[in-house]
Amino acid sequence: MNWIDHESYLEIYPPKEFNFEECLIFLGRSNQEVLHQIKDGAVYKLIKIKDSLILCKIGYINNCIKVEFPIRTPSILVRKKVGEYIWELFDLDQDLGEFYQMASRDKILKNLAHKYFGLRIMCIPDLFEALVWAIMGQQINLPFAYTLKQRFVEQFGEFITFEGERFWLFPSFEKIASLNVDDLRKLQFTTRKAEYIIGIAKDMKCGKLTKELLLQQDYHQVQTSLMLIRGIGAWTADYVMMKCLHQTSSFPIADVGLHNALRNLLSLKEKPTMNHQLA
DNA sequence: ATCCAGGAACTGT
DNA sequence: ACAGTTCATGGA
Repeated sequence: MNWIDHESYLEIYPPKEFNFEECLIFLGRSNQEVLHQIKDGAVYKLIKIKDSLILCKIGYINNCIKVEFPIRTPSILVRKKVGEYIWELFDLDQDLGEFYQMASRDKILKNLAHKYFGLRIMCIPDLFEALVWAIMGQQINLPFAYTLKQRFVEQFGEFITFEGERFWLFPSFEKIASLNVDDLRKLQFTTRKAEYIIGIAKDMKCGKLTKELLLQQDYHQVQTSLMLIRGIGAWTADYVMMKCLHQTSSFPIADVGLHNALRNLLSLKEKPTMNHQLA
């Protein structure tokens, strides 16, 4: 992690393959997002560090990420945690040099890599959030997935108010572990999804499932341990490894969004199938 | 109305 | 192992 603490703000120095604007476009893709807001070229996000709620304004000035604290400046220890969180949020440990070398030789990726240079995977550092968000998104359209997330967060999450706006935190697994299926059915979760999510919350509450344990495992071990959990199939396991566990081998190949992207890119009449051969 | 959506579990062979 | 069915609801 490459950063400087200026007490009232942080400066984080990203690697050279980084484009804040492209990342911001991704973060702003849905106007139903409740876990961050974008204003004046900066991301406003509420973070919880050891029971304290920290509102962060994440901007970009002079080739570095500038993190400010609109409400109050936290202690040095908390600032360090905030810096680590944001480093992880933008996936800045990843060295993309090799990827871009590979992409420049790839017929399909070449133009994309150039067009979106510096866009990184926007991570979901909280394992519970990553798992729940993936499960919410199973087999439904994205706008409805965001609707479910909004209801879930506003029903069970914490918030603070700043300048008349609410900034929300994703609900904790402790809280969700104590719910029953009907609590989530009221928000129009299916019975299955409600069971999956509460089950995962309970696994995390009893310490059976933690990010630390998963981070010690390699790609196949993580995939196996995640898929043992009810509600997690190959797609969800790969999605979570990609968005939360920084597993560069993960690739949700069955993802409908990827299929549609390929169809658009290659001007195919139909979506490519899993065994589609690219000419 | 009909089909699909950032799938997964369940059932039957 | 593998294919077919069910879950459930919003959006186009």
